[in-house]
Amino acid sequence: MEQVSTATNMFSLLDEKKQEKVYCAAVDEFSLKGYSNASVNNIVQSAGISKGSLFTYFKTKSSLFDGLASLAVDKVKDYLRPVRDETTEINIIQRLETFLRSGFSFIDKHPRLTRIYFNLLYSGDTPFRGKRLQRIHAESREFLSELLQESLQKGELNPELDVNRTAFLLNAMFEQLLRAYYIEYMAQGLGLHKGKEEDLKQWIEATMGFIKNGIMKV
Amino acid sequence: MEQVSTATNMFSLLDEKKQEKVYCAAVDEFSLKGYSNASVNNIVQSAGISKGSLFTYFKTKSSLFDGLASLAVDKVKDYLRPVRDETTEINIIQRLETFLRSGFSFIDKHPRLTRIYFNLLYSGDTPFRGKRLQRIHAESREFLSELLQESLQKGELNPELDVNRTAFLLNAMFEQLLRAYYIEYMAQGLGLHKGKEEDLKQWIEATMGFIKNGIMKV
DNA sequence: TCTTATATTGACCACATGGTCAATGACCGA
DNA sequence: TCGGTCATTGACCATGTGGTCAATATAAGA
Repeated sequence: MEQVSTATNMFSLLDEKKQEKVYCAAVDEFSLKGYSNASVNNIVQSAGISKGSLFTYFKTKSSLFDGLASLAVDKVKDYLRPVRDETTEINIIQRLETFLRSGFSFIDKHPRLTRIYFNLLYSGDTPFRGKRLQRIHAESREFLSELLQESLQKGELNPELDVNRTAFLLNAMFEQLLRAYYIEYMAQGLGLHKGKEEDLKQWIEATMGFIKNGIMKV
Repeated sequence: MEQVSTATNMFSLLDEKKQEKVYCAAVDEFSLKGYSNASVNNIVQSAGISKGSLFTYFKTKSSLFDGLASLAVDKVKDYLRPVRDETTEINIIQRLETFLRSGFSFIDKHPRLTRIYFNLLYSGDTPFRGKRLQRIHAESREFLSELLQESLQKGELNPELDVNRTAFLLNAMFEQLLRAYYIEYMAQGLGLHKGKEEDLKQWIEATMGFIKNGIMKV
C-alpha cells in the first residue's frame, strides 16, 4: 500500500494490514459523505482502532483527508502519464480517445478514489480547496495543451487554433463525461452504463466527431 | 421579492422588508458555506429574528434551503428563456454565443444565487441532490438539444451530428466556463476576469471557433 | 381598560463533533 | 519476575448543531 504523505512515522511503522484497514475506512467515509460530514468516530470504528490511536497516526482530521486527497491525485496522474508516453506516435484524435478511455477504466478500477477526486474538483467543503483545485485544473489543462501543441507541430491541426483555451474546453468535456459515467443517476439519464462497451463506443464516437469537425456542415 | 415556495403562510404574511432580510441572510450563509456547514444560528442572527421564528416560517433547515434552491433554478430559467425566444432567427453559432454571454451576465447580476446554483450542481452535501441534479442537467441538455435540432432542420449543421450527445458536450463546456468565470481563483489562472470585455471576447471567440469547426485543419 | 388571540422569543434539549490525556496493558531486557 | 518503555485506549471535554416550547410581548376587540 502507498505511503499516505501526512501520516506520522508512528503510522508508517504499523503492520500493513492495519494501515490498510485505516486507509480503507477513511476513504470509504470521506468518499461517502464528503469532508465535513465524514465522522472520525465512524472511521475509527470501522477501522477497528481507538480514536486516540487515529490522532497519533494523523494529527488532525484535515491532515488525514489531505493525505488521501494527495494520494488520489497522484494515482490519477500515475495512471495517465504512461498513456501519454505510449501514444506519441498516433494521431491526436486517437490519442484523445485513448486518454478518455483510460479515464473510464480508472473509474472502474478505483471507484472510491475517484469519488474523492471528484469531491476535490467540485465539493465546496474540502480543506485547501482553492489551492488544490487551482493546481489540479492547471495540470490537466497543461497535459492537454501539450498534446495539442505536439499535434499542432505535426501539422494536424487548424493552425489558428487557440491551444490553451481549447485545452480547457476539452478538459471540461472529458471531466463531465467521466463524472457522468461515475455518478449512476447521471449515467442512467445519458445511456452511459458502466462496463457497457456499446454505450461507451457511442459516446466516444460522438465526442471525437465533435472535437474533430465541430457541429457545422462540411 | 419572490415567493419562496417552501415557506409557511406565516412567512408570506410578513412585511416585505423582513422577508427580504431573512431571504438575504439565508442565501448568504448557504452560498458561503454550503448546506451542512451553514448555521441556522448565523442565519437568524444576521436576519435579526429569533430562532423560534425561523422555524415557524420554515419547518426545517432543509426546507429553507430547498426553497432557495428552487428559486435559484427558476431565476436561471427565467433568465434564459427569453434569450432563446428572441434569437430564433439568427444562426446557431450566434445563438450559442448569445446564450453564453447571458450566462456571464447572469453571474454578474446574481452572484449569490449563482453560488447556490453551482452548489446544487457540484456539491455533495445538498438535500435531494440526486433528483435535483438529474432534473437540472436534463433540462439544460434539452434546452441545448432544441437549439441544435432547430438548426439541424434549417440545414446549418452536419446532418450526421448526434444532437443529444453534442448538447451534453456543449453544456459541459458552457458550465465549466461559467463556473470558471464565477470562481475567482479559477478565472485568474485562465485570464477570464469579471467585467473585462476583452477577456470575454477572446474566450467566446475560441469557444465558438471550436464548436464550429473542431480542432482539425480545414 | 380588560380579555383574548397570536406572533415572537431565547433558554433549553439531546446529540454529535474533533480532539485530549491520564490510565492501561503489552512487550522486552535484565 | 521485575521495572521501564511506549503504543493504545476510551471516558471525557468544550463547542456547536437543528429543533422545541413555555413564557412573553403585541395587538385587537369589547
